[in-house]
Amino acid sequence: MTTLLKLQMNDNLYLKDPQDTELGQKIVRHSIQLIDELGLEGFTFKKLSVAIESTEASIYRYFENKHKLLVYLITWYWTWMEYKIDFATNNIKDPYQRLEKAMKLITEKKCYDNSFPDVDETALQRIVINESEKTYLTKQVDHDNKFGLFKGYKSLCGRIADIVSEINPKYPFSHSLISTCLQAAHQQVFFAEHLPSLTDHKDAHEEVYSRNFEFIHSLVLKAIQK
Amino acid sequence: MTTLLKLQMNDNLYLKDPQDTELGQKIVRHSIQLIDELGLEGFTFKKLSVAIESTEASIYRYFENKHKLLVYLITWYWTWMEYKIDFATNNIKDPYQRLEKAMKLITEKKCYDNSFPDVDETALQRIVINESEKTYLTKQVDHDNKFGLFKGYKSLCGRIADIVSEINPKYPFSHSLISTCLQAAHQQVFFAEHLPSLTDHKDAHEEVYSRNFEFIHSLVLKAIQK
DNA sequence: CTTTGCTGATAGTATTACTATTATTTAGTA
DNA sequence: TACTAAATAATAGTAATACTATCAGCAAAG
Repeated sequence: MTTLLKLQMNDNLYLKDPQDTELGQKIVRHSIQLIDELGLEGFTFKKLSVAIESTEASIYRYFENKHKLLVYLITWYWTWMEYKIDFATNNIKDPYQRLEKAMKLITEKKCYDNSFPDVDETALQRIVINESEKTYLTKQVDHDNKFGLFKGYKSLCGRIADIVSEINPKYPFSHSLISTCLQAAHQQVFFAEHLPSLTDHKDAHEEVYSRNFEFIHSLVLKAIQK
Repeated sequence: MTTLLKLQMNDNLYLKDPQDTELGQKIVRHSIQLIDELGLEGFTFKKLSVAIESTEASIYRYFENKHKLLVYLITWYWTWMEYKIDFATNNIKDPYQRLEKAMKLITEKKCYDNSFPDVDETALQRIVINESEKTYLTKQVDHDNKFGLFKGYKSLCGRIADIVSEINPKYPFSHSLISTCLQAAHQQVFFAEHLPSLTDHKDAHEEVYSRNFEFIHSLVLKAIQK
């Protein structure tokens, strides 16, 4: 038996909290499935409305547009990751161990988390890999940022950067280092599948994730060496 | 007086080589300016046709669609970078020096290159920063890759990874390391401007680029240390 | 028992990303 | 100089997208 949890999200991500109603939960569930399947470009509110057996107008009551819905899903993922890291490093004193744990959680392949029955974390991780950059690579990034839409990602990055600073307070690039690693954590998986000559991880055997952990963990450790 | 050059690009990037005609050159020139100004999402062939005082139909004779045009521009940039690195490291023996030179060229702020009068490299670098990931983060990535659309980027990455292997043949992640750095080279500039808490480089004083060089260069050197 | 809010149903609009057709201009060649 | 071929301009049209607006039915809350 598992505790059901609800992650607290920034209000500006939605017009009406989808976690509060059945329709909202259906929107979340099916949008994850459809974006994973069709890609963000192929995904439309029309198709989603068919999938949830409702109407476009109803979806627009929850999310202003497709972009906000994407940001919502990606933010959910990063908030979930930060929660997992908090949980897992809670009672560990040694910052090296905490850093290792965090890197492991970031790079590992996700599987279904019973605490959140509406979210298929496996599919969501694929969406993060394929679509997450599109949340901020837009002309409205400053506007969105002003409304706190990227707080989840920034908070996670800051959290891990703090561990880095604890290990080596003199290292001047803790935030750059961690944002680079967060990026590499999914980018390398994408490359392994689609553009293999840009990576050294081989797509076969599911060992991409563990090799990627090794790559990123050693990169960080060497970078911050005193 | 400067030598005028023409970079050889993969045929599959265009329907008709824009470098061959005046209209084609206008398309390139104005699309760089417009994508820079409006962002890829706001950019349309309609707007471009107005800018070049021609028609949508004419543009479609050069580029199959907006995505291909973007890939063309981004590929031009990476091909240009590889050419610059070749040129600058041509007669350097020491691989450490060659690596440093390459990293410097990758991270520096670009300015207008007289050899290519049609291309505003400053604007193009901004496009690379903001839009380059969108070239491959699509559902058609495998299809595009089969037609060699990403050869420019892969070739550049391989070239630099070779220098890494020359320095330390035992380092197992040369391609991952370099693709991560190429990414960080523009991502960190984007963060400095728009999401400053994800970086340690401060936007002021134009020193973002030199700090970023330091960050990336030291990251690579430490990673591949024997 | 009434109000409020949510949802569904329906309709409509401007824009986008194309495709197709034909006329006109330009350039190269006999 | 005339002829031919290619490139471009002009125009029109289409299906889909990303919304917005209106209204009616229904359920829960006061």
